Amino acid sequence: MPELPEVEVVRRGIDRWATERSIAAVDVLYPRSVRRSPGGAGAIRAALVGDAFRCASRRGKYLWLPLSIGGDQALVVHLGMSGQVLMQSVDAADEKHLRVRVRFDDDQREMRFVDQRTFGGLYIDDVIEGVPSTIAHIARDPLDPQFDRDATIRAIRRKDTEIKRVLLDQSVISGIGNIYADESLWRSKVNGRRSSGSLSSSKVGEVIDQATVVMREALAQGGTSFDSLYVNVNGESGYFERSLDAYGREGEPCRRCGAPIRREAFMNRSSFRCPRCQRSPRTRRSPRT
DNA sequence: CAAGAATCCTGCCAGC
DNA sequence: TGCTGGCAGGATTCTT
Repeated sequence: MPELPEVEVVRRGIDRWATERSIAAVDVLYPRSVRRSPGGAGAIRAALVGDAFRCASRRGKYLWLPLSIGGDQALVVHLGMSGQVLMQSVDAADEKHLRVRVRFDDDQREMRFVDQRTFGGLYIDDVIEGVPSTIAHIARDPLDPQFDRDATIRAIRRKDTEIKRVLLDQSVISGIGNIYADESLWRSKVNGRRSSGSLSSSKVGEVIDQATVVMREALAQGGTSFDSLYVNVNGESGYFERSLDAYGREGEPCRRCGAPIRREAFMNRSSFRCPRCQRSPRTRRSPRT
């Protein structure tokens, strides 16, 4: 489940291993994986072959690879739920869920997009003012140097809904998914069902800061494994088993107070929280009369 | 216009 | 043993 840290590890891998190399061929093995690309597989091939990726950029969970010659276009990569980018030897057997292959003229390692659940995909997009047009609505993420913390606090508090929903709203703050949302709420001792407008500015700031810290920590660990395992540019940060305090810990003791972590249904998925450190809101927002 | 629900997708696993 | 239903969830699309 790639969120910002995992996607950033992938970005670094692509930036290091797949840029400034002339593209020889593009094989789309599964059309659904390029469904967002205008013109489909043929258009992707036409845009990429003979060109090269200049670098790898990221905003939130989106990656894009600007082209060297077709300078106002980029290949956008979204990993979805299960997407991976692998740098593999051209001789390596196809992965079971290999969707797209990019070969280079130098015949060195090829770039492969592997995706079991096919929520992710690749597509060509126009870059406008430095950002692909389809991700212009995605807010800056907390690791972006131009991230505006105060403006984000205001945007969060303006929303009339539960704080966890807002954390997952990529148009307000990007990069956070279900796992890091639960982790930052646990760290800041906020129940995700609290209404965002009812939280003080400083409390919202604390949630943002904890989200930033937890994602930085995950990235630090993922980045380490990336250096030695560059072949596996796969978004596995190795962070999960060791360091999560809330997510996936149903019934296990809270590391702060010992109360058993509780799991609840939320937005068609699961939320994990400490029932003592993250008390339920006293008053539920009353429905409009 | 905004909030929230429905939707897509496949492997895995618990339960029968 | 083999089937079935539930579960995992990011982001778009649809509905209210």
